[in-house]
Amino acid sequence: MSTDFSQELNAEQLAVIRHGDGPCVVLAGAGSGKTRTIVYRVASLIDRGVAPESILLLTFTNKAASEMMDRIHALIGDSPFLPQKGQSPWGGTFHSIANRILRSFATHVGYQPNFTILDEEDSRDLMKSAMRDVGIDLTGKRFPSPAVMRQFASYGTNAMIGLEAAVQKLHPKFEPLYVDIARAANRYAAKKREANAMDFDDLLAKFHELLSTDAPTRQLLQAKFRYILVDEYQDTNALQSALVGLLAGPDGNVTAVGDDAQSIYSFRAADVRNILDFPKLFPKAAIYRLETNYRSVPEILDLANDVISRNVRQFPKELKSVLPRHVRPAVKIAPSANREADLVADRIQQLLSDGVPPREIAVLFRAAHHSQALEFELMRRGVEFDYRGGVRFFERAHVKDALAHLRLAANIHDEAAWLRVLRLQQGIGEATADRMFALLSVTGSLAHAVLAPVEERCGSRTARGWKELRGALESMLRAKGDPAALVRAVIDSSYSDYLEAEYTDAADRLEDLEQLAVFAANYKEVPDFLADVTLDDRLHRSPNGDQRLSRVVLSTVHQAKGLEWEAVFLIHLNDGAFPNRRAMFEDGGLEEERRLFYVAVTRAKRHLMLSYPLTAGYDASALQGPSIFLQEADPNCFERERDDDVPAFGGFSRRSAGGSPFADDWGGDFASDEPTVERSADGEPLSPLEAVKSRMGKVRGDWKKKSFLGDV
DNA sequence: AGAGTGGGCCTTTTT
DNA sequence: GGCCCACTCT
Repeated sequence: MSTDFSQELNAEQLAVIRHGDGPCVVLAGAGSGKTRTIVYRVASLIDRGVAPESILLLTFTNKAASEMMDRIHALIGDSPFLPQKGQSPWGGTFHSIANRILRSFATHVGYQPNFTILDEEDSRDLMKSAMRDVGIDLTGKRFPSPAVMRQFASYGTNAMIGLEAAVQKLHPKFEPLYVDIARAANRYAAKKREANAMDFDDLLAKFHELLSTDAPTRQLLQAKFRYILVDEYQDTNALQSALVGLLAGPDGNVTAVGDDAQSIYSFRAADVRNILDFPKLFPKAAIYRLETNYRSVPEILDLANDVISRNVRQFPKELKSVLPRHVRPAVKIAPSANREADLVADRIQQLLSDGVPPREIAVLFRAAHHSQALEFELMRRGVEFDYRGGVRFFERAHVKDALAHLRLAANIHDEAAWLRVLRLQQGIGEATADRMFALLSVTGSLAHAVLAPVEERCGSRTARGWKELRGALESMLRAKGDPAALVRAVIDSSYSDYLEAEYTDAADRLEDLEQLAVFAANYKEVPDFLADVTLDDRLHRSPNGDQRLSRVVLSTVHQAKGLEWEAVFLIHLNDGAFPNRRAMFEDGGLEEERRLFYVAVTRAKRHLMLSYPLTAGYDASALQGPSIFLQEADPNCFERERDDDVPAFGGFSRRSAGGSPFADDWGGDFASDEPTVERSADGEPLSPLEAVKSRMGKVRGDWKKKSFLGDV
């Protein structure tokens, strides 16, 4: 090895970088430089002469994948061993890598290379239609809904336990219905094959099928990917773990990095045992540990250690900080969600004026809708932010409508796309759409479909709808498969009339479609474009890779995993919200929620503020208690601003909530200065709501441009 | 068979 | 406070 990394890394990390060939597992605590270690290991491999494109990096979320690839490019871009243009490690989520490979080998598993990818909504729709096919009464309440059916199928696939065991594990009460459940699931699978469409699970399952049944291809891919590195290994499920095993071979050069305390995806069949039993899959695996935390000040780690110590099912460990002491995390109680938003916004603006860069500030929450009040408040104040969570750009109804049109151009058999497009027309409902799909899909291509004798077989209202759609399809044919031209064809079709008739904000929606067209111009092939938008919503790819957004971040805790900020706000820490009430009923649910809380706390480097409102949710009159995680934590972990300011979490119980004087118990200092729900809009004649709305249009529009188009 | 309207229901997390 | 579903009318 010619480059010395010992200046940049500690001894624990260096050992991983210097690990030669063969499997190894790295058990790494939060903030111990996990990603850094992976990034440097990749650089070191390239330094040793390993061809970059024979390195495969697998991660769990898009966020983590792009973060890691950015850092790798920044690092190897600086090294004298700059790879040739076009030579870059392969990196991405399991799903996106599976997609890339299956595009080349689709025919080996009974698919065409132009297969479409169904997102969860498409999958549910298709499942619903499969259930109808096999005669299940969808109006009855006794049968699992399409969403629950999808959950069964998905869990069975990802945990590799099959459908029946999944039903038993997730909802034993549906076991008596298993015969019908299986019939519907089989019909669903058949429909996907007929439609040349894969759902998210198929991407992994078909990839697995390819590797396990097709020995020559397996050997080819094993030879191609000489080095495999997997981040967040604690979140892999059985199927993903099996994929790693097949791709690497028994003596493969696999580096698996993870932390059992941060396993937060068990709802997706993630299993901590995968990392703990890694040496069983790879008997020769070396084991390394990273235990020094470089990220957070000791006060934050005190809280983190205190939190996680309450979990029973874990490998006890204690994070040790190397940083000097600073201040303890603060806890704030607000009378309402609006006042909590106010408080957080105040503090954010204070940090900004103290010179903390916006990109070093994040607000985290358990569920996407918890950030609503804060979003409005930040918009009102003109603080720009990057929002992560909630409805994604490519999941918005009108964007999906436009994409469904493009799917027809790529794959005429795509049933879900046909049904979506057909039902947009006046005079075409569920039943007619089913019949028309049967007629259209057999034509074999869009060019033939527009010639199909549809009018002869339907009533005049339906015929009018079809004529309009046919006009749109014909102009799409003139786009000759160019993604951007196809989007424009949809915009110029009667679809915009539909938007204008249907929505008050049609102009905004058309603007979204314009942006979609601009973005589509980056692609030559429709299937590539569609796969990317389905698998990765952010798509802020920039040529330099390091132009990250300089904005305050609002994010769910799940999406924040692997990231870090100078200042972190953890909001809406209410009983029932975090830990999530429903998660508490699941097996191991409380411990998983606690790990999630631990992940949230350990994102912060220097400042951590935890807060919750006394009222929240749709019933603003119902009082909410603090999260049990606040109640159970050692009060000495928190900063006290005044002596009487220490929240008496320990003394709070849900049972006493009904009759106790809350403001005196734990809301005293804020309860008195609560204005009414309405606020005055800085002297403007607009009503507060109007003021916020007009502002929202501006900020939202601006945000969309930057966050999904990036700097292209 | 489609479209429109009133009532009941929640709200996890991601690919 | 909003969404989805079931029911009813055309």
